[in-house]
Amino acid sequence: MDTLARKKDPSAPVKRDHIGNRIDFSPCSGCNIHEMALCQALSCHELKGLSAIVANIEVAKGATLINETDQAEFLFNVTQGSVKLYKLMPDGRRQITGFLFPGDFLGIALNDRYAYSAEALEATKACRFPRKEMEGLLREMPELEHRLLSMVSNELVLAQEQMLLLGRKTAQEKLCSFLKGLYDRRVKRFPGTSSVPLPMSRSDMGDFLGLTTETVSRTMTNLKKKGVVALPSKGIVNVVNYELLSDLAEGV
Amino acid sequence: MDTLARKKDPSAPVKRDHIGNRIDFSPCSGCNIHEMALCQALSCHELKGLSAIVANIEVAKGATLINETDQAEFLFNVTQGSVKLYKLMPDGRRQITGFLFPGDFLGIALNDRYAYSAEALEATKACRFPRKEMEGLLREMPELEHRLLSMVSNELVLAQEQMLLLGRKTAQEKLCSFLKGLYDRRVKRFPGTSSVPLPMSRSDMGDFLGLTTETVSRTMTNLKKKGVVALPSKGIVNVVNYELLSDLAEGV
DNA sequence: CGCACAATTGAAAGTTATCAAACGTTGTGG
DNA sequence: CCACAACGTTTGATAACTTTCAATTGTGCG
Repeated sequence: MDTLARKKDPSAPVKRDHIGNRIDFSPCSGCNIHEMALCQALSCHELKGLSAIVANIEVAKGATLINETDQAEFLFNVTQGSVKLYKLMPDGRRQITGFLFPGDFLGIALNDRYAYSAEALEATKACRFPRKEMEGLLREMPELEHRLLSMVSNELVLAQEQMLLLGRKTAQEKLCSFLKGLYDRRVKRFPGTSSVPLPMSRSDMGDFLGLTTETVSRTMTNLKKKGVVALPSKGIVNVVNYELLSDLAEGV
Repeated sequence: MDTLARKKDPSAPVKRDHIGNRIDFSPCSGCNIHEMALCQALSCHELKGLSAIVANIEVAKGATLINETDQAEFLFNVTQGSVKLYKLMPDGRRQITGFLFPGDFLGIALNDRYAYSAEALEATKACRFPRKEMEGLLREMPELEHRLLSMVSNELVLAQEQMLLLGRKTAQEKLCSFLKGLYDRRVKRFPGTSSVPLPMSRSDMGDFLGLTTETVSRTMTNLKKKGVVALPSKGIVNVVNYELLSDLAEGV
């Protein structure tokens, strides 16, 4: 149950931002992912301050949340769905720098410009904070800044692991590391599952792992043959042999 | 002029840490890189608090500052020299995740364990802060935490750029991006120079760029032939054609 | 001066990319 | 409800960039 579902008046006008995403301004008190989000560290009172500046937005599949070159106006916290972050080269080559799921935030900027673009992989919801007003709140709420630091540090550690993957791992190791990562995250939130949603395309996976679509596809087929994973239906992976998956991920 | 040079009594006992690095406990007031360091944002009074917990350490070329698996006891701020950060795979493959110069910090941890190893590329000096006591100071000095957040965010942006490099650029583009990055940094600190020190080995460069030593060497030779750079002596690059270097870095 | 190590250069091999085609899936419209 | 178009995925054959293996040259240090 998310904040949007608590709207009482269905006739309330639907607001949209400049690129057509739905926006709702409502409090955070019913947030489904509060304990994993930016606001996790806040007291009730502080939460009220934060919810005064937050907007809940809905983003359709394939819609853009932010654009690499844009002025960095907002910080986002994904509450539902999934998002891909990516950078583009002049000739169109693309590197996906991360896939985001509920609890993750986006909107890191350098010199008030976003460092990457972001696009929804599926119907997605997010909290949106204006960076400017956020700055003020950060000064009032050291806990919030502390939490943000811890989240960014975490991101940095993941980024460094991804560098190892991109620079030194083989195609098979890359795929296994990727699937293991998705699986571990999934199990953390929903213990006991072996089934993992795969909301991104093969091409997205390739652009995340520094491979082509074809190599991703071929390698997935191999992993299937080896009994590491199964693909019961499009957009779902089952981890059949986690032990093996982990070993292959590290090249053991 | 660094803090160590202000020691008045040469007969004072030299302290060393568990792996033999020299340690000196002295205040920060004469710091040569204060404006680019962690403590940049602090007032005189706050600086005093920080300098109470800081130690100045000297690390010999090739010596280890931190070990990936170690308990994360300290945060460091490089004041002189240079450092490489790296991660290792079980079979010895290595990914260098960053080269650090005066002003840069290291010591990011996940679950109180360092996320990477760090080794001095040359004779290096650094401020060392105990993380534990730092935590307390962070609570007292929101400015310090703010500064830390800004530095970590900056690191994250660089890491994402490096992912693009590792995942999508050719050997030549990688080398050019790397040299351009070093050059830009150098010029920022010492305007008007075209000469850039290269304290790392070809093998280090390879492990940073996801290439082998041989490919780095070959590509450097090509860039020399093309008149992009010159190698007047070991450990020095001259940027001859910056425009071209920039274009080649982006694959234009 | 000579040894040890780093860097360069060469030839051959290999992993992954590129080009191409077939196959599946999804969604739309007749 | 089916047909078909559009798009994503898989599979195949070939090519290319980078790696690997090997030898030579260069540099720093005892």
